[in-house]
Amino acid sequence: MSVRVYNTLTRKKEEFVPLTPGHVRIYACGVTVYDLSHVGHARSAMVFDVIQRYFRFKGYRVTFVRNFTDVEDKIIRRANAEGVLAAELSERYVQAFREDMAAIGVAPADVEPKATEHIPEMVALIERLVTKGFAYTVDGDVYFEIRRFPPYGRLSGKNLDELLAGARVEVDERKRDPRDFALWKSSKPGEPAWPSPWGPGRPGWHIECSAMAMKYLGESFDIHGGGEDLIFPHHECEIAQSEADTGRPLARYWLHNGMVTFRAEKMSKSLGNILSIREFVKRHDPDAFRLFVLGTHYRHPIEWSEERVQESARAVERLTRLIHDVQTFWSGAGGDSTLPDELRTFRTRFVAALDDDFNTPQALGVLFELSHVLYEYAEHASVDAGARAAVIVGVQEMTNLMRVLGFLERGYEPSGAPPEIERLVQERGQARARHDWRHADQLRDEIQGRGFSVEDTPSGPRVTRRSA
RNA sequence: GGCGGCGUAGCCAAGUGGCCAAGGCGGAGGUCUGCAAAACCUCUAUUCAGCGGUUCGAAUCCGCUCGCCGCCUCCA
Repeated sequence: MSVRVYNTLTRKKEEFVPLTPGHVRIYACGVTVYDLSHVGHARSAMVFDVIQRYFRFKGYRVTFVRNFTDVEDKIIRRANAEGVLAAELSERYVQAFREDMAAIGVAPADVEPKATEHIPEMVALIERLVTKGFAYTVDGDVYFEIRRFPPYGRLSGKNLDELLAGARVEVDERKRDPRDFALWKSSKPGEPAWPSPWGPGRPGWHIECSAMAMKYLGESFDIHGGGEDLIFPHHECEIAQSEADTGRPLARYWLHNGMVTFRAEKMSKSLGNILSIREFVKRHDPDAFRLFVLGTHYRHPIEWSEERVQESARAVERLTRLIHDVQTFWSGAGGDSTLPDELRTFRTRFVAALDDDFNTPQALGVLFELSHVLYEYAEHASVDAGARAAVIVGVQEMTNLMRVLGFLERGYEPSGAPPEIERLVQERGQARARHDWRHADQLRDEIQGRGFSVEDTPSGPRVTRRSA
């Protein structure tokens, strides 16, 4: 079965066919590293993380590129304000981003290029655009002339005349057309600068992605992704630059994730309604965030809410508790039995959901249904070897499917209770056996005081680390 | 103003022409339990913002109305 993806370019779901059979090449726009990333950035990264994982699961070879924008006005401004080099500031936030991604279980990309390390490629691309007549120079700046590229506006559905009428485009008399955008900007004193045929300067806002995508994925590749707020102008400009140069489609499929809103507005630095990933991770389980993100289709907006994340945490526990129980009570039992027919359909439905434009909410629904069936087996597992075998193999299956979505990335510690806790649990068990309830309850309090909880089940005590 | 999208149970959220409208959270019963807690099971929308139309048949297609969001400016 093939994957169907919604393509922003055509506004339709299309069958996904890679340019090179068996190999998927993906470029996703990363972050501008001038500050800590927030949960909106995290959503975007997680969405493309899951897409990338899913293609691998389907047996494709995947080359996944996610860039860092490390030269930009805000970086420069902030670095100057702090009295550090722009490169120092951006490197700090590159590291922070990587730590944040690791904390929420988002895998690193295969290539994570930085703009500043690809200046020569950008200069070369701009030179070609000038030579081919798509760009012109003014006082050390280079602009892309959009009138020379008729498809401009196709991705975003913009009408060029209306764009002009919008009149919010910055007016610069030197430009031939107000809608032309900068490929190269001459540097002012105190700004980072690189040599170029047009004098010292720095790249414009969009050229880095064109140059880096071309370098690592070729002139034409499969999927280009990013937040939907990048459709215009960023991706529109990328298409113009790249396709004007190569004459070939930059990417065949354009995928865009919906925004995270907060207080009914897009979460963004400029509005001040943000929550950093760092802040989030202090309070919540990464898999709770993953469920929060994947519980809504990637193209739809999500309203941020603490309460919603806590709900997600409770929901994800439903899934992981089963894994925990199997590892605690029946590890080693059962062996390598095959999956009962009743359980085979779940993988089929799970895959069908994800094949349909990565419908993670539906795929999660399948996992929850699977968990119900497994819990029913688990009811009899302590007395019924067949049920026990089914639970064990079924939980293995569920674990595999959850991993496709990136859950359980940081490992699950079923027997993670330290020895002293285990000792208390055992002691409590003995107390309960002699009906010494007072002592048993004391021990339970003691265990809880140390950050663990103990619950009594027919199969034995279930010990779990209590989340904050 | 232009472009794109959304409005489904108390809350969140799939479903986009035809079996009982997934799933999660919450709630109500029940089972288990020394107790408590947790867990598990069952139930929880004759109805899909409103109105009109197309159709044998619509939450799903078309039109209008109302409400909301994103983009049009740096932005995941």
